[in-house]
Amino acid sequence: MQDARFERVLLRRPDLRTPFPRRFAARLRGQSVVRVDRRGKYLLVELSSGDTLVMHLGMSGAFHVEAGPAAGRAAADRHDHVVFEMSPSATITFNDPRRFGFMDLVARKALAGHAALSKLGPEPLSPEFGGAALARACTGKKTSLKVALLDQRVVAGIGNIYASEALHRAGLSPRRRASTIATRAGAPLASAVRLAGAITAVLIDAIDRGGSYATARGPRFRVYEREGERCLTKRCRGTIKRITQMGRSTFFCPVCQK
DNA sequence: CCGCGGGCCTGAGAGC
DNA sequence: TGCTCTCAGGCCCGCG
Repeated sequence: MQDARFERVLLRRPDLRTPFPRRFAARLRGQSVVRVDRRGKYLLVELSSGDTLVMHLGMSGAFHVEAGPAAGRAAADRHDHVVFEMSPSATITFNDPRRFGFMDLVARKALAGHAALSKLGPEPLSPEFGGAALARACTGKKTSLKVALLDQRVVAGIGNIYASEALHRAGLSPRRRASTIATRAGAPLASAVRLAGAITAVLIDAIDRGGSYATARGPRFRVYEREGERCLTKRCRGTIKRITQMGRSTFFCPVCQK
C-alpha cells in the first residue's frame, strides 16, 4: 500500500446499504493511502487528507484487484458498484450483489465517535480480549451464547460461521444463556476462558488458511453446514444438528456441547 | 437500556 | 422450462 494513491473513483450507483456520502469521489481523488487498518468487520483506509475511508463487505461484497487502468477492460459486471483507479497503475473494483456493503468517508475528529465503530467490543486478537473480557460482556445477558457472540459489542468481528465454530471448539451449547459464563465473585468462569480461547483459535486458523471461502478442499468447518454429519470431536459419537436462533442457522453437536 | 422480529437486496438451489 | 419457496457469510430500525 506504500505510495498507493486514488487517481479516480467511479460510482455506478448512488448507494450501497446507505447512500455514499456527499462528494465521495471528489474527496478521495488525489489522496494517498497512509495506512490500511481493520476494526471488527470494518476496513479502515487512512488518507493523507486525514479522512478515513470506512468500508464493510456486508455478506456478498468483494474487492477485485487488477494491475493496469480500468480503461479497455471487459464490460463491468452489473454488481460492480465502485471502481477505484489507483496509482501506481491498478484498478480495485468493489462488487456486491446484495448491496449489504457499506462505505463512508469520515473526518479524523469524527472517527472514534462514528456510529458503526463506536459500539464495537474488543478485538479478539488483542491483549484486551480474553476470558475476563468475555465474561464481563456476558454478565446479565439474557440471550443465548450464540446470539451473544454475534453481538459486535461483546466481541468485534465474529460472524455466523465462527460463532458456531468457536462454541463447538469450546464444548459449549449455543443455547445456553450467555450469563451462564459471566463473571462470578469477580473472576471469569473456566467456560469463559475456554470460549475466549476457542474464538482466537478459530480466527487464527481461518487467517492461516486464507479465510473461510478460500480453501477448495480439506475440512473447512467443524460444524458449519455439516448438519447430519458426524461430530469431529475426539471420541464423540454425536451428529451435527442445525437449529435457528434469531433467524440465523446455528450448527452444533448436542452430545459434546453442553 | 435490552431482546426480538422484520427489513434491506440478489442469487442459487430445491421441488413441483 | 418456469414458477415458487427457502436460504445465504450482516446490520439497522422500531417495537414492547
